[in-house]
Amino acid sequence: MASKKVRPIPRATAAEHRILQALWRRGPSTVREVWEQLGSDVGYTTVLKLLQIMREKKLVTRDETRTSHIYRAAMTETEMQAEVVDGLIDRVFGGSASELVLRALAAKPVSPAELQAIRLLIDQADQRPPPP
Amino acid sequence: MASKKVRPIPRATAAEHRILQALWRRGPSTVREVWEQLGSDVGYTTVLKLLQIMREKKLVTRDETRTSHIYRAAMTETEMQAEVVDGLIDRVFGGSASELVLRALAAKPVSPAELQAIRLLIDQADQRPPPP
DNA sequence: CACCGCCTACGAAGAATTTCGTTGACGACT
DNA sequence: AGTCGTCAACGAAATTCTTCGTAGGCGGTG
Repeated sequence: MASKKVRPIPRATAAEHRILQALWRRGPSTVREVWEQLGSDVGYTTVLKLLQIMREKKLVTRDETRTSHIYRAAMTETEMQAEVVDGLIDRVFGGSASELVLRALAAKPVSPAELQAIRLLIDQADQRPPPP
Repeated sequence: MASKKVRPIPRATAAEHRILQALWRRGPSTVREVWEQLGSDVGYTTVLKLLQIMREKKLVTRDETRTSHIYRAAMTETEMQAEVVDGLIDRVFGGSASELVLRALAAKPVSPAELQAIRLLIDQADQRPPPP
């Protein structure tokens, strides 16, 4: 048994995730821009240091043609969400995606429009069950 | 701004979560039993220390009437799942439960039976939209 | 050209997490 | 009573995460 220990791209920690969110919202940004986006929770050099670490972890890339470097998230928010959900299903829900869905629907109120969107998605999954 | 710092029961860390899973599987157990359940990944005293810490955090309770104490998970697996999902929706999905549902359905294949169960749940949610 | 403001880099402190070695106590058995 | 095996407690090392202070570089301005 050896199938899921490899993690090519390390997971983002909590502080790192906040920075990624800022990048997703603003698009490619300088350190200062990310720092401003974050409010004044943390110091400027903290954000800088985090971004440097995140570059080593390949969570962001940067363009250094100008003096003030420009950072970009290496993956989209959707990709990150998919990764997080995947890990959660395995670690917390024993591999059952539907358990997670049930729990999510119970957790927060969902608007009728969203419910409708989910119905459509379920119908699609029903029509075309992905073969292994 | 000060609204979400309070956390009556601290979240379980990764190692702690593994121990909780062992307790959920076996039911109330001694340190040795939990340790055996976990395979030989970690040392006996590591498990003991973790359980002691988890008791301080109120993640487990214990019965010390006998020499070898018996530990119990303080919350059910379902409660813990609800808590984790709740946090995830806020932190990763911007408060949208349906986004998480969509992502979960895309992540892993879901059997037709489970899809049906989800449909029922959606219908229920539709009938009785919880008031804010 | 010297000064000012902004920028990156580096190192290190502090906190949280994870791991175990060692110690002392207790009970069963001889 | 002495010995052996098991157990809880404690302390501390190792690791990871988070934060920031300080130093040095670069470009524009007076």
